[in-house]
Amino acid sequence: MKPIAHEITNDCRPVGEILNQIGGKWTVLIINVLSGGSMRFSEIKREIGGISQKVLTATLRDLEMDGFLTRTVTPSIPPHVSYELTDLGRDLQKPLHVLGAWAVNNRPKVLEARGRYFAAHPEAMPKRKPRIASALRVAAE
Amino acid sequence: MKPIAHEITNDCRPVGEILNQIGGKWTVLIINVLSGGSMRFSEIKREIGGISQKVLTATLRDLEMDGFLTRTVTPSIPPHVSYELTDLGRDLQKPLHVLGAWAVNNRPKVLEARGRYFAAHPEAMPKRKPRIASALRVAAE
DNA sequence: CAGAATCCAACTGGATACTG
DNA sequence: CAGTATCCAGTTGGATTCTG
Repeated sequence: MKPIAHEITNDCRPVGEILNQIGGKWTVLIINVLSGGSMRFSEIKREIGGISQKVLTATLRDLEMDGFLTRTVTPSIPPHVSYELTDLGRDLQKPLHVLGAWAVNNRPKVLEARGRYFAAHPEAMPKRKPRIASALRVAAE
Repeated sequence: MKPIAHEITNDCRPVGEILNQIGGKWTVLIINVLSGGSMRFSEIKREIGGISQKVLTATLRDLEMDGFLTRTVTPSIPPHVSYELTDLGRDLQKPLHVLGAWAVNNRPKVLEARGRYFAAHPEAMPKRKPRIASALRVAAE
């Protein structure tokens, strides 16, 4: 009988690594818009919408480093750079879809749980951002 | 024929939400140490090791809010507080294990990809922290 | 077009001290 | 024991400006 809990704990390190990589704000979204095939930088940016150029560049480079996608430069004027998922990147979509399916199916339960929590702890309410509140208080004085 | 890519993109929002919740540095680890059953605050802290008390408290409260675990207080001196996974929390382990298995199986490929990347881009090397380097440069002048 | 560089606000997590 | 309250360093991500 092996200490299962301990084993799982050890197995968690690579999970943590992966989560750090795909845990970025836009990573999963990028991988999914690329599931349709090769895309140019500006296409990705437009498709996602709301992401800054700097962050998109950084995220794409991280994904390239880890071998999840390839970056292909066609030296022309203007330059043409396209990104495409690798086999590894496409394979990553499988566990991601499992997680996604779970999220879609269980989101109601999570939202319900939050409702119960706030009903039981009214003081914890919707993430108070006292920055504005205090500014208002100052203005009110 | 429905636009699959677009559908997936939409389905990504809940995935993003879930990732924001479990994307914390210790969340997955906490869920896994709790898989063995109910545990006290200090037990979890000791089992994980390296987590600060503040962050553990915050992470546990988040997980409680989302209904992944319960917090049970036994008013005594000293106080006794135990945490236990809910059905929802235990169910979350399934997709997490899928992701974990993928991570374990594919980590070699990711590490290999990084090796290739650094071989091709020597200047990108292991996250340079130029703060010290520039300080040294100044000191050297 | 596809970035690189810079500046900056916001958030995360750690260290420490104090409390019921 | 199980927190709460501060303070603080490091990181993330956005806005803007400049370039091959």
